[in-house]
Amino acid sequence: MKLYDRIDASILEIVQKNNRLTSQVIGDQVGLSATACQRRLKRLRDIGVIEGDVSIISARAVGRPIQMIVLVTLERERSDIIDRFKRALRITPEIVNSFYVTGETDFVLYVTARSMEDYEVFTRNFFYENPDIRGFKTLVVMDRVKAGFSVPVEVPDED
Amino acid sequence: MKLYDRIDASILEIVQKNNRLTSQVIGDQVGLSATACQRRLKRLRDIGVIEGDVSIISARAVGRPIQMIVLVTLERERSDIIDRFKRALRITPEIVNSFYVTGETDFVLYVTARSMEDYEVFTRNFFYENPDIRGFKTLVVMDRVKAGFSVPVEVPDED
DNA sequence: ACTGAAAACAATTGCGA
DNA sequence: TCGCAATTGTTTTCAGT
Repeated sequence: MKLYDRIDASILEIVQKNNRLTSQVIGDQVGLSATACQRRLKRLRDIGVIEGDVSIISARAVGRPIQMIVLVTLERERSDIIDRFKRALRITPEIVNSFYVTGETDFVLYVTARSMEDYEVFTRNFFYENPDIRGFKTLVVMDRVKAGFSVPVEVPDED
Repeated sequence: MKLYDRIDASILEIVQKNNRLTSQVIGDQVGLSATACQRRLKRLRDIGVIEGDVSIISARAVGRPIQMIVLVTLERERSDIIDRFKRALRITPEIVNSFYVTGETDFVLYVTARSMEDYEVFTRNFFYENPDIRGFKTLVVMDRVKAGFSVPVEVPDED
């Protein structure tokens, strides 16, 4: 049960950089007709290899020029505390993305803000008010080196 | 010079979750004709409020189930060292996303791997071989709490 | 499983308001 | 800036290989 073949891998490489190309253009690049190419794309979406299709919005253009990575340590690693914290993350719009991790830290958050003052208000409300949080460290993002979210697509052997 | 208005903000909220909806459907949701809606989308793309349009690929489906966040400290914060490191990041496919930050750490990397063994090979090649790197810490991702990359879109006042 | 033609559908452009 | 109508272009379906 293989999810995709060599040609699908090429298609995935293309659409994870730009999903608005026509099937015609993608087909030309991978040596397929527009029709065949489109069928494959549909299939990749149906089986979940392609999880979603989104526009990337410029945080700066949209009034949130400040970005931070925050490393959070919880008071105790108890599953109810972790679950409660996850719920809080989900409903907080400033937190764009977040990861539960093992290591020195429990959670890594990617946070955007209108300004440093706003971020300080946010930290006061979100971190200091929360008794489950032992501590946190803020890393201010100066530059994003890789723009995309592209994953290197494994090219499978043909069977 | 305002980049976008209230209606554009609604459109942005929609397309950053799903950019394959037709202008008709988006238009219905924001109270606009398909034509008007599409003109706005084109404009938002032209002026860079929408930075790009991509498919999100499942790292798991594509043979890279292991994800790590790596905190890297460089030997010295010299701009030539930083630039050289940024170049290395860009050409390394395992590194999906990376940030240059201020704080205890210089860089935060988001890395995917086929397996832990692969990741160890990668660290040996990438980190230990690089004399510019003072140290690094690996945080293994157990769970991604927020799936998307959605930024909360500021709704501007009308002038 | 692919191609190619035709039908259905969506995006773009021109125009009047 | 909008909506409508006409045009252009894209996607989907279907028959044939």
